[in-house]
Amino acid sequence: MKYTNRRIASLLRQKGFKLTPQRRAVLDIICSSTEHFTPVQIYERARQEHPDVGLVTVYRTLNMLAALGLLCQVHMDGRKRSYVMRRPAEHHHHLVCSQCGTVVDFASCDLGELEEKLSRQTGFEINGHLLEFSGCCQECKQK
Amino acid sequence: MKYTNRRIASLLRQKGFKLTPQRRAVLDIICSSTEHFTPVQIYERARQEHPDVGLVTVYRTLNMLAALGLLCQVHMDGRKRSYVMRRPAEHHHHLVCSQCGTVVDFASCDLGELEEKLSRQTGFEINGHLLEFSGCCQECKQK
DNA sequence: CTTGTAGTTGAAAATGTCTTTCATTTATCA
DNA sequence: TGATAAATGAAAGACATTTTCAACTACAAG
Repeated sequence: MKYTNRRIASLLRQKGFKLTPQRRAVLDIICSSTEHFTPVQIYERARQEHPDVGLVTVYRTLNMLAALGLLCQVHMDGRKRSYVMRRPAEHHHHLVCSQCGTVVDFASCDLGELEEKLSRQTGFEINGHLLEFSGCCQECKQK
Repeated sequence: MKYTNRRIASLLRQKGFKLTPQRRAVLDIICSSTEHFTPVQIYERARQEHPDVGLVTVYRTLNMLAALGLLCQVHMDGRKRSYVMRRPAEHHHHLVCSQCGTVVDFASCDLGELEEKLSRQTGFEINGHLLEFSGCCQECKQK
């Protein structure tokens, strides 16, 4: 399943959200690429077209989209406070370079069995998992 | 392998660190339980015995212990900035309740194969992974 | 096309977590 | 006991993110 700008727009309206130029700008950026962006990066890009969007609005829009399940986040290096958002695709995970921040996606993860086992052992109702590998990418290794 | 208060103390001395009452207080708290604590929680407990420890010192001590590999961190809910520390054991992962913050450890993870595959495909040198399940614990389910 | 209004906005201030700075104090060892 | 390198607390700083609030606007109903 692939979300397009237009599609998201109509979903928002359906949910009672207004489609403002600022939100449009954020959506355009996120939908125009498969890259990952930090809120600040999105903010900077959005300003090029629309010089008076505020960073606050970018945060608000991203939060809204995330709450609707349209975005997901990466935790750089597992420790940094900054986080990154991207337009979603299927369930997938991340491989993050701790030198340069490059993020590579991968889809295969086979945690269903482990999840079930844990659920049985602990009584938890498990509704999500976070799996990230970190390391050093090829380019950074060469330096 | 189990770390005791005393054992850590002598390790610190060995490494050239001083064993101050403040550090002792932090160590006592961490070693006296298998629970996870946030820096602020440790700070608050430490103050009960030793009213003039500063939060700064708690942070410094925790960072030092983490740098020595004696502690590890949890990322609550995968999003919160606050993090939790505990006394370490073997390699393990966490199962976090997003309602109440309870953390359960589990050891089994079978990611070696996946790690190798990713490494081959991407050229990354992988040196760590972060795996966390989140959900709702038994107690919270009942409410 | 107006108009009412609930939802949205930007700026500034606030929050929360963690780190740095610096003058003062202290654990440790010769 | 005294020298000294390391450690401390307070206050200020750094950042990412959120809240507050008065002004503004998308859009549906008329």
